[in-house]
Amino acid sequence: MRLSLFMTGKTVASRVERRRRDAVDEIVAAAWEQAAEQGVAGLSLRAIAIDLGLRPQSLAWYFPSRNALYDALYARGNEEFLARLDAAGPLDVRRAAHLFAAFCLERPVRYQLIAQRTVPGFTPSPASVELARAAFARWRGVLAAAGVTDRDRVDVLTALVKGIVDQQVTVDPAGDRYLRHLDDVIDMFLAAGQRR
Amino acid sequence: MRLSLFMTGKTVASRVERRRRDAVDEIVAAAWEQAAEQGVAGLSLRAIAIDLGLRPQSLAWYFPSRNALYDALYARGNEEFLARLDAAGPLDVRRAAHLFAAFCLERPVRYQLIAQRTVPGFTPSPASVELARAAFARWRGVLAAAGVTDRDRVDVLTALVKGIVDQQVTVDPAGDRYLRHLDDVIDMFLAAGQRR
DNA sequence: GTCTATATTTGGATAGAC
DNA sequence: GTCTATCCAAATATAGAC
Repeated sequence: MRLSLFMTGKTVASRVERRRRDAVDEIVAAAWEQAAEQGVAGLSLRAIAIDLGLRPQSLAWYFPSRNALYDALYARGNEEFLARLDAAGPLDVRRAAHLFAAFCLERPVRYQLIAQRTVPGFTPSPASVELARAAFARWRGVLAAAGVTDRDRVDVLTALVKGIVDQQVTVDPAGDRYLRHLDDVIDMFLAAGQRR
Repeated sequence: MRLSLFMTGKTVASRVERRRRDAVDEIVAAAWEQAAEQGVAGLSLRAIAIDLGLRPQSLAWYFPSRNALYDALYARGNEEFLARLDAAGPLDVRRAAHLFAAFCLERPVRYQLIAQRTVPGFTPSPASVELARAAFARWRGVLAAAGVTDRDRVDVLTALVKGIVDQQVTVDPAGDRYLRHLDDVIDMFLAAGQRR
């Protein structure tokens, strides 16, 4: 019996792991939902717990503090964006920028958390920062393929794209008032680079 | 005596008004200070009151709710920006953009409140919205003088400037990593417009 | 205008039973 | 893992004295 217990150990462990992962998924989903209603900075562990039919103290077993939850949201946001970049196949600057824009507009609060960094006491953990770094490295790779390698030029193009996205999210989250000029802006920037 | 009372009525009233205005000024200053430490969304009337040596209930005489205070901050932020535009004399696009950038960088939380609209339940009052509208009209006037009158072109140039400012505030609030490209971006945009 | 006093609500933390 | 049961601190609101 010892042996059988040992053999099934791994399966049991991963089953536990899976359950836990599912629970965390549920919590994260509820958190995004609540953030959409009350703003990123207004997240309440208590409210999320009640939303899920849990006692607040039970939710603390998964996330002992608000910042722990923020870190999970931050990490998963970056993971998700990376996954989409990877799933999208070969990317040029335009497509990558539109992918970023769609990603941000889909969940404005996620944009605020990840790109705006507007949450008071929150600083992402090193592991989460690493994910953000990886996503940005991916973006830099796309730019490099278009001949934009200089750090200054990367900064400018990044800022221009972010400006369009930011205005779109802030001023007209349901429309395309700014987004429809995204390609023009990118083309203008790339053309200006070639004229030198 | 009736007459004298009537005659001094206005003076008395304005003295009261002045006192009140001074008190509100103090509160607003303390609010900006606290917002800088704890984030815009984290403002606490209670903490501000204690900061000023008041009981929270006394501060409520001036601002009965957080949103009332936010509205004052929002309104005064826009007033201040308008005042600077007016004080700056004749403005071209570059100077107006730099003035905006300096204004935002000087107080990142003010930028978040006014331009980022990141505070959960807050919607500015009609009077405050009018101030924001006036400031933007002033900016549009500067753009018009440079030949940028088309709504689409105004939107794009506004988004580009905001993109530079946003990245500067978010990523490098103490430096000039993005800001130093502001003129180049404006020139690029204006030059691209002329080539059509 | 500013205070005391009190009530309510909310968010988060801890101890320990099952 | 989730619960009951407390506890504490913070935020807001109201009534009424001076």
